[in-house]
Amino acid sequence: MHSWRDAGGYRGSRTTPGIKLEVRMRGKNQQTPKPTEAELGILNVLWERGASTVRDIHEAHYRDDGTGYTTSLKMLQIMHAKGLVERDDSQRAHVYRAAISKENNQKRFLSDMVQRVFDGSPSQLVLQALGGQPKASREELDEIRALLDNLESGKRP
Amino acid sequence: MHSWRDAGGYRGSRTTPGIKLEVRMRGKNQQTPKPTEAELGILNVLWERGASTVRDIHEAHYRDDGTGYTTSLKMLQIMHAKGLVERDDSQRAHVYRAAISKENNQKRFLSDMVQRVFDGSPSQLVLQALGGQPKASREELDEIRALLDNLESGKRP
DNA sequence: ACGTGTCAACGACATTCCTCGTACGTTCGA
DNA sequence: TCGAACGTACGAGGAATGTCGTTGACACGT
Repeated sequence: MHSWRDAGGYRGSRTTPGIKLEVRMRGKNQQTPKPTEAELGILNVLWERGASTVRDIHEAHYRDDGTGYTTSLKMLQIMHAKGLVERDDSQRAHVYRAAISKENNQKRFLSDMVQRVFDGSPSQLVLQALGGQPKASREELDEIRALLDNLESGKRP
Repeated sequence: MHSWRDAGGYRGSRTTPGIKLEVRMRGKNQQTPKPTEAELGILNVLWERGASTVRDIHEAHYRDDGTGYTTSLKMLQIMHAKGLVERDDSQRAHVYRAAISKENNQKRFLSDMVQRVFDGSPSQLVLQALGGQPKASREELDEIRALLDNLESGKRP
């Protein structure tokens, strides 16, 4: 049995380019790296469809782009090396699934953006988001209001 | 007189790598490209300090990093070519200023993230943001609530 | 048994991003 | 006046990303 194993050889990201870090990620104290654009696209497929083969992912996501199958395969392999996905290679067609939750990923991106674009102020982000283009519906506004109430009342644990 | 001019030679971004686009950006109908990480850092300095020389920006932002001065200079030159900053070269030490507003940039990043990470649902983003780590203060919550009221009452003028 | 199709695994390559070294001009003070 | 300090311009180059071609293994139907 060797299903859903995890790869190991990843050299780190480009956040501090010049410094040849030999840091091995996934060393039990390191977070999984932030997904890139293309990786995010694949993760979205995985979160929506659940565990899938490379073929499935390719059909679902690169339908019209004209992107080759080997590109999808390579992406999945890289993501596996980074720890972004896990793999069941017990069958000939390997089956991949997301190794990180959608919610965690959202939190990750959110805090990153709050830090770099909104001076570390999440409420500033909320204000901007509520005034943005895809208008929130009445129900969604109510939901937000409810969360606001919860936050204020349950202030102290 | 030739102050605050705009450069012109930028070939486009890496969203569709294989296709050798020869698109000239900044052609009156094209948006300015999304700033990269390092560019965002510099823009933050510009938004905070206002128009500044390369030296000022370098001192303010790359204080301890050990990053060289020419790196800062090159970044500014690239950003100028992209149209992210404007330049006054009437003096020996060129003076740069942001060519895009902080708010617009926030909107840009926000809508990008809503699209790729939150399935196009801004309220989902807001919910996640309000539950996030840097807790919003009482005043900020009230401010958000006020905006919510405004959104519901005065629909669209 | 054999050909056809599918699949994983590389390696190679173009592009972008960020970094720096070098060259060369200007300015200013000793 | 002359050299040190400062400024821009430019190209090189390493790293990360995303793309694809090729290769070899495997399965399956006829």
